[in-house]
Amino acid sequence: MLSKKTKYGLKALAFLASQTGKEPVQIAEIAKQENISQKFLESILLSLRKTGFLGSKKGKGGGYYLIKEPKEVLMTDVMRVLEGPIAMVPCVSLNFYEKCDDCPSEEDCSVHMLMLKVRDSALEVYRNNTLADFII
Amino acid sequence: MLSKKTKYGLKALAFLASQTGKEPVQIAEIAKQENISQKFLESILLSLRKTGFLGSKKGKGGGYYLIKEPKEVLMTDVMRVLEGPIAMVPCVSLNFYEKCDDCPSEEDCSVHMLMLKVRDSALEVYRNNTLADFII
DNA sequence: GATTATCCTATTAAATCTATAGGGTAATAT
DNA sequence: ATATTACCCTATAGATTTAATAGGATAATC
Repeated sequence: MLSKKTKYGLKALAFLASQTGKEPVQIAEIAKQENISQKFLESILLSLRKTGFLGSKKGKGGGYYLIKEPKEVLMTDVMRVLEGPIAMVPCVSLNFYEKCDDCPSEEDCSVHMLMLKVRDSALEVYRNNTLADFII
Repeated sequence: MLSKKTKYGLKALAFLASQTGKEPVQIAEIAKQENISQKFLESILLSLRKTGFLGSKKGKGGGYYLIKEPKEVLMTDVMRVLEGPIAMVPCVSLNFYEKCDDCPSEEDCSVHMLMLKVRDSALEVYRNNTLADFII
């Protein structure tokens, strides 16, 4: 299940991408437009700034803005920052790999086999879509 | 992230599918072979029996066994019983649909658009694989 | 009738998620 | 300068879900 953090983060990014100008948008406005708790959104936008997706400006007329062009923002990168691993089990994760405690052999694991296929299919979607594809 | 319940359930099903004969296999043996807490596995196998995947036999020589041929067991059905919705958000779920509280319009929602694609790609994997494809 | 193994309910411990609280910091406008 | 605006940051709490455990009831077999 997608976390609220990811859902709100995606909506905020799409909202910023839909802005014609490059003027910063205030947290309060994004929160209102997308029906998101302002304080919660605040922490999400902060993490998106720290990971290089957003820039910010303080004081009056401040707010958040996209750093890159929407078509340069791959959904793989966005999802990994917001949701974490794309894989459903750590043993098939490219960026968050971990060995299973309970499995003697990954090659002989049915869960591993299935989740590898699921991961690849999800990756294909995320790699072939950018933020530009989700501008309303 | 895949729940332990799903992981263990998949392993148990694959283990039963790998048995040559049709004799019931005891919970204790599956738990030992797959490194699963026996009591936890007990509840998982019970739910797989109630949903028509497994049969059971009590008393000495009892245990669990597959009801259908492995190649007749679609992974879509297995996943829905063990993990629940295949979709990452309820608003794109075929079998567990729910409207979002915070979204005025599904057609104009970036999260909806993206998650629809992800769901379709996952469905394609699950629909094109059966338990027979994961027998070690 | 003793043994075996599934069946069933309830409870708990741990982890994660979601949100809130409360103030600190920096930029802007007047 | 000073007041205002809006982001910055940490801590914490409530709710939910997950994972596992406990303890016994029931049914089949030998």
